[in-house]
Amino acid sequence: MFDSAAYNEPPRERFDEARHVPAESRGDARCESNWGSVRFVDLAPLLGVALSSDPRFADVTFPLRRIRAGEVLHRAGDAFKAIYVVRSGFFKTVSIDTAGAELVLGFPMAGDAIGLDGVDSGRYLTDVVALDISNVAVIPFPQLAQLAREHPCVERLLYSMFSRELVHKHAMFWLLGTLSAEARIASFLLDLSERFGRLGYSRTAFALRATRQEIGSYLGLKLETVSRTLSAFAAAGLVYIDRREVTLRDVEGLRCIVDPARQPSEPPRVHQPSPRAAMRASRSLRPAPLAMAG
Amino acid sequence: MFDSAAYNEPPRERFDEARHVPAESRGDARCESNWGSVRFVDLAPLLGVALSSDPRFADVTFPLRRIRAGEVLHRAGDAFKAIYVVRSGFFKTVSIDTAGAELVLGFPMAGDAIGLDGVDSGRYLTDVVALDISNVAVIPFPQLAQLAREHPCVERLLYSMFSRELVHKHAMFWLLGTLSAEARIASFLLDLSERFGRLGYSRTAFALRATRQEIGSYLGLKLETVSRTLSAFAAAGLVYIDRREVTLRDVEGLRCIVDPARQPSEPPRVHQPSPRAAMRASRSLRPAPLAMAG
DNA sequence: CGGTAATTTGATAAAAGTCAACGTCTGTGG
DNA sequence: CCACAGACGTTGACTTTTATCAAATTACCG
Repeated sequence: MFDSAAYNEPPRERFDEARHVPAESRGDARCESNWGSVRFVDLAPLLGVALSSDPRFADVTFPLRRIRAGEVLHRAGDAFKAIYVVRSGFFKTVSIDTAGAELVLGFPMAGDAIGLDGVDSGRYLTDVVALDISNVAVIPFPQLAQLAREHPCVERLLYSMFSRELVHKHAMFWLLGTLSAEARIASFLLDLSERFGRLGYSRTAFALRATRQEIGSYLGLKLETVSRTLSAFAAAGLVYIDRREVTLRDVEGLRCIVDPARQPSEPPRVHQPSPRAAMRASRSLRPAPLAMAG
Repeated sequence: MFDSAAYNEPPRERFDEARHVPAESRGDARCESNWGSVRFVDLAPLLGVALSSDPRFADVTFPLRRIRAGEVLHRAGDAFKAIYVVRSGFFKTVSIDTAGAELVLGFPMAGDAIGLDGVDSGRYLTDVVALDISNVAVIPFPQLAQLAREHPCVERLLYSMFSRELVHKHAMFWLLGTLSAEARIASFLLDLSERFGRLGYSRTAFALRATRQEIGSYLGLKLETVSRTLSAFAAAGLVYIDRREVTLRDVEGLRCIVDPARQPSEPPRVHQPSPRAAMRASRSLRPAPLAMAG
C-alpha cells in the first residue's frame, strides 16, 4: 500500500559481511569493536546535561553504531535491550498501523534519545529508520538503570529523556490539534532550524532528509499539501526551496504564520508585504482575490 | 476569548475555610489529615502493577486529597512536589497557549497518574482541573524516587507510568494525524468505554464529564463538529445521547467507523444498514444524496 | 541511459470550520 | 415556587481548508 517499502527492506548485507559481522548482530551491541565507543561523560553534553565529576564515570563507555541511510535501527516488536543516543545523522520513527499505513512519529537527530518506548513492555513499539548516515551510542538499558540508581545525575538524565518526550507530545498536540497546514509547516521548518542551530549547523540553510510524504505523515497532512505549501512559502519569499534543500529567508515571517497574534515587525531587507499578506496573495494565484468578506 | 473561564477561577474558598485549611495549602500535601491515606500496596493494583510483598512496603502510605468538580489540582508553573494517582473521579489536563486559548491534553481518571510532566523542570507544565468530584493519592516525588532506587518493582512502576504517556502519545498522533472527525469521536467513545469498563463501570452507558468544547479541543475539532457528529451517530443508531449521558448501542459499528477495513459483522439485533452506510445516510439529511461521482 | 520514485501543479470534491440563531438545562434569587 | 440569566448544546447556511484524483515533470539509482 505504501511506496516507501525500500526503507523497510533489510539493507544489503554484503557490507556487514565484509566487516565479518553476522547479520544477526544488527540490533544489539556486539558491533562495538567496529565503530569504537564513547565515554559517558563525553556523551552527556550532547544530551544537554552535566554529569557529576565522580571518577567512577571515567570508565563508563558505550559502544557506537553506524547506520547508513535506509537502514533500520530497530523495529517494532524487537526485544528492548538498549536505548540509543544519536550522535550524528537523522532518523524517522514510524508506527505501522493495522492497515499497513505508515505513521511518522518523529525525526530524531543528534542529541535525541531513541527507544524509550520499549522500557515498559520490553519490546520497542516503533520502527526507527535512518534517513541519513548516522552514528548512535548504544546504551544497554540495565546498565543505565543501574547507573541511575547509584548516581542522582544519571537518574535526572533518565527523567529528562522521558520528559522531553512529554514536551514533544504537548507540542505536537498543539500543532496537530490547532494549527492550519501552513502553520504546521512553518512550525516544522522553525523547529528544524532551531535543532540544527543548537547543534552548530546553519539555522537558515539545511536539508530536509524526509520526503514530502514523510513530512506530511508527521504533520497530519497529505504530501500534496506539503508540496503546495512549501511552494507557496517560496512564492511569498519566506523560503527558498530546491528539492530537499531549504533556505529560510524570513524567519520572523514564518513565526508570524505560526502565531498570527505576533507583530509582523520590519522585514529583513527590502520592502515586502507582510508575510501573511504575501501568503494570501500567492495562494490566490488560482482564481481571483475576491476578498470582500461580509 | 473562552467561556469556560469558570473552571479557571479559584473555587469558592468558604469550604476550605470551613475545614480550617488555608487556601494556600491547595496544591500540596498538608491536607492529608482531612481525607485519610492509602497504603502503597493498596494503590498498586489500581495502577495495574503488583508490588513485591517486601514487608517494608506495609508501612508506606500516601495522603489522599479530595477535589470537587471545577477545582484545580495543580496549575502550570506550580512547583513540582508530587505526582497524583487518581482513585476516583475525572479530570482534564490543559495547556494554555500564548494567545490564552485552552488546549485539552487528556482526561485522566481512576488509575491514571498526573503530574509526571513536572519531573524534569521542577514545575508542572499543565493545569489539571477536576470535572467531577474526585479523589487522588498524593505521592511526594522524592519519596517515590527513593523507593524506586531501593525496589525494582517501584522502579518498574515509575517506568510504566512514563511508558503509558508514550503509548498515549502514539495513539493521539494516530488519531489527530490520520482520522476523520467521525473516526476521532468514535475512537474517543470507545476509549472511554474501555476505561470505564476496566474500572468496573458499564462499558455501554456512561457520562461525558466534559463539554463539547473540551472534547473538541482534545480531539482537534470544533465544538460544533463534535455536536453534529454525536447527533449523526445517534441518528444512525450507533449511540443514544442525552446531553452528557451516552449509551453505546453498536460498539462494533463504532469500531468500523474507526477502522473501515474491519468487516461490519452482523448488527446486534434487528436489521440495520451497515454503520458506515447509516452514517452516510444520516449525514445527507442536508441537501440531497447526489452521489454520482464522475 | 532507463525506469522508478519523488515532486509539482491543476481541477474538483469532501471535510471541517465559521457565523448565526435558537433551544434547553441549571442553579439562583426574588 | 417560579422567573431568569448564563452556560451549554443543537442545527442551519455558507465558506474555507484540505484531500483526492490526475497528469506532467524532475531527479536519482542502478
